Amino acid sequence: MTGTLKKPQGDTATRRPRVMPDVTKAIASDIFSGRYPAGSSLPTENELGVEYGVSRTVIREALKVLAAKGLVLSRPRVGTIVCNEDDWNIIDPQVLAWHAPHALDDKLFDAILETRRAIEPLVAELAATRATLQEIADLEAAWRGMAGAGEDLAAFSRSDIAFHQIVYAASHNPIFRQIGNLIDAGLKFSLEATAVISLDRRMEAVAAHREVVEALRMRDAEAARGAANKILDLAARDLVSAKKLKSN
Amino acid sequence: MTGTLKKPQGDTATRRPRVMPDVTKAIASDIFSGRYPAGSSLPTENELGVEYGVSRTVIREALKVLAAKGLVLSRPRVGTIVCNEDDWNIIDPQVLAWHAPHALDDKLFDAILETRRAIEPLVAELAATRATLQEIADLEAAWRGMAGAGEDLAAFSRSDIAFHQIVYAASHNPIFRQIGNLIDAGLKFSLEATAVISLDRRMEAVAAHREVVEALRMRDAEAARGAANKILDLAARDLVSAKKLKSN
DNA sequence: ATGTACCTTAATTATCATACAAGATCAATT
DNA sequence: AATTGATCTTGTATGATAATTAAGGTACAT
Repeated sequence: MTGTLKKPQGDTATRRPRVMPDVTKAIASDIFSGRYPAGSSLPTENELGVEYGVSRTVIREALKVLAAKGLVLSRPRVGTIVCNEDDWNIIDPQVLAWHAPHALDDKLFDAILETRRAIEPLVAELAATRATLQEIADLEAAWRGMAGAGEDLAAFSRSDIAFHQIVYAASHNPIFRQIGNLIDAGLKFSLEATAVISLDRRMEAVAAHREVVEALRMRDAEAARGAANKILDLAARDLVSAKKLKSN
Repeated sequence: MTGTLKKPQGDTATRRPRVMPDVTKAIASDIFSGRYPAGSSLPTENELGVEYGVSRTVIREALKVLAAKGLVLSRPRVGTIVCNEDDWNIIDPQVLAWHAPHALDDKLFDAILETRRAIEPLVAELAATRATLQEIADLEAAWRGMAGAGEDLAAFSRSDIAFHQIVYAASHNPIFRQIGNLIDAGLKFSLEATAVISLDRRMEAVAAHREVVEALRMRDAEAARGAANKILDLAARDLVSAKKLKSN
């Protein structure tokens, strides 16, 4: 009985260790910002230690993480060098999150949109045939969150992201689910970067998302694909608008 | 500029740090093999150290890498626990390579094939419009490698994988290129797992790949998409055959 | 007696400091 | 030009201390 206290967090993915990640993120940012360009050498581990005010142990573990994500490569005597951009693991959600703030150009957003164009129609199809009743119910709940957000843009974004994550998960393909996490990491910045989207545009999005829910309920793969494409058309339009806004 | 002394190795996957990765891989294998199921606790860092005959330093750095890939989560006092399968980063090529030998069922291959179905047609389209002349030349070279492999199955596989990697790169979308690396990591096992493919089937594949080369040369996006789909049909057929073989 | 809030304890990871080993670059030397 | 050795940086080992937190214990209120 006493054990039913159980915190309602449920989400095991969002657990934050203490200080180390800050150093990791700091070094990653220094790479993405161009302070350490591809091919260049980082300072020695000892130097990094004094710079960040931590021991060499912490620096090493941070570099180990960065190496695991393809950002750097350490070799004895020669030091730690920044890998070529081609090698770094941009499809790691964390890497994308570190990278996005420094990707001033829109190339990254374009790449993300292209990826969505490739994947989401098929994901929607698969979801239509494979989604569980529970997933459909969750999807409808997320949709209600979008529809009822009103002027609360943060709530809208949160529900929007939740919606997509459920669809990706409902494809019951672990690779798609993971790519969904990646897309969402990109979407978070996209939504911040594209600033405000007008209410009526959001309502259009709500309508398109509704179509997805209905298609899944009807197990209509074709309709699901169509609705997914419609959502992508809206996203593309918003991206274009955001670009124009930024260039002014 | 001066640093572009290009070694002819090309294959970046064969990068071999010293001993540490062995420990990392060993622990990862123990996770994927089911020795440490999701949610369970790993032994303490000290215990792991004596088990693998290395210092706690090495163990910690290995766990750090695994944590970076979402496989485990370390917390003070509670220890290191194995994350839920949903959390681990299956789209990391290294994770996939660690995972594949233990994925006894065919679900993983199916998932990979579905991913290819989603992406490769679009990638081929993009490559048709964006590939550089150099990339097209490289692609043709890879094709010649396939066509001239004869009975040398290893050479055929190598050229096949190189071919796909070039097409992915030619899409000039960093996300697709990375996903290409992932697919290739899967393909390596696929080709081993599906055992021998008969010569005439390989020749069919060669013909389909030729179509891709021609489509890129002609900048014909539609044809490129069609050829990509044809290749996928062949891959799907081979996968079915392999399944039948295995079940006997 | 029972439950609740608070405090203490202990176990494990997190960090630090130091030392030594191993590998690779560079330059001096033959 | 080749060899060899000096030297620098990462790789590993060891031991100690700090930080964190689950678990248990204690006092207190009900």
